[in-house]
Amino acid sequence: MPMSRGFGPMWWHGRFRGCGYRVTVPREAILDMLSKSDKHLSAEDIYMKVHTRYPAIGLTTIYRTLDILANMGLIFKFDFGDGRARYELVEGPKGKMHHHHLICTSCNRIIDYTDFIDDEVELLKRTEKGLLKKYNFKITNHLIQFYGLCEKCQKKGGD
Amino acid sequence: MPMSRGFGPMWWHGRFRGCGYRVTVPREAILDMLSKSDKHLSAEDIYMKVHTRYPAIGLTTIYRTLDILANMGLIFKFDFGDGRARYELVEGPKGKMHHHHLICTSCNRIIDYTDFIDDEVELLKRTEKGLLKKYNFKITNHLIQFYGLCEKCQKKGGD
DNA sequence: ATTGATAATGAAAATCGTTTTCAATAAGGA
DNA sequence: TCCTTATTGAAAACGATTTTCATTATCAAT
Repeated sequence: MPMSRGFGPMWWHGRFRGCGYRVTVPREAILDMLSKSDKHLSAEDIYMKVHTRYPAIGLTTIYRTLDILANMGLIFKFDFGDGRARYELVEGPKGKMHHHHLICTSCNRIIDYTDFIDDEVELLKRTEKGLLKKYNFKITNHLIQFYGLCEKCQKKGGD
Repeated sequence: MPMSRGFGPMWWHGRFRGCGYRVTVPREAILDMLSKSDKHLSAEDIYMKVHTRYPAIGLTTIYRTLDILANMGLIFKFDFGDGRARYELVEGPKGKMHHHHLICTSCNRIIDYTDFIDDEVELLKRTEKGLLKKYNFKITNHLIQFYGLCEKCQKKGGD
């Protein structure tokens, strides 16, 4: 009941049942939290946020649930090179913008950007088609990340 | 002496000294091994290969050396999502082809490809210039990876 | 060549994110 | 409501990587 925010009647329930998964309090709590909160959260970030409202939910369940959600395609799992995985909702019913990440190699700050996506989509389409033909590799997903120095770290003299 | 392969008088010595690093047997052994052997090796892969010729070199030194080499820009460190980092030489004096990876999410096989790099380079150039202007983010590196199913795993019925 | 300051090394222990184990609990079809 | 079984949480296990620290090796100065 504290979960719903009125944008659809628990639209993910169907997905769960369809995959043979049960709908449980921890799963609802985690999905609800992800849909409301910041992006690129680590498992522990998520654990702490969920924990404030549901102290009974353990870190193990967070990991297990994130794994399921990633396999179902509801969330993305990222590695930004700092030793812990990061997660973000693929898109809510509202539809979040497709985006990529700029990763500062000095301070680990993450900047989302949504620019140049059109050009990129075109390139990717061509690439995916070509790779399918040449290697018979069926692409389901891609990752594009840029590494470098953010404004602050450039001034500080870099890493 | 068993290190040299005649393609340049230990060209990396200069880079080392320039960074204040000493040239040591383990470092030469590791670089030499990387220049001769397959790509996307894990730290343990490298350890075992180096170990056959230099049993005294420990795994700790492998990690430390790989870290230095990555910071110097001599090698790339990749994460393919299987829990261990992979490393490959950026390019030897012979010049290796710029390439990207297709990662099979079912069997973890890695396929290198060098196709469509021209189109990609053009897109990246534009993107980098635009991101620099908009976010004042100085890009030093990028990562592009495709995930999907290789030929074999498609036939097996996927993951 | 010898020396000396100190960077680099290896073994073992520590770290830390993530997984596994297992007994207890809860979801949801009957 | 009952019953099967998926799900859970706590603790232990795991595994890649890092740290510690005493020893060794590099190399600039002699």
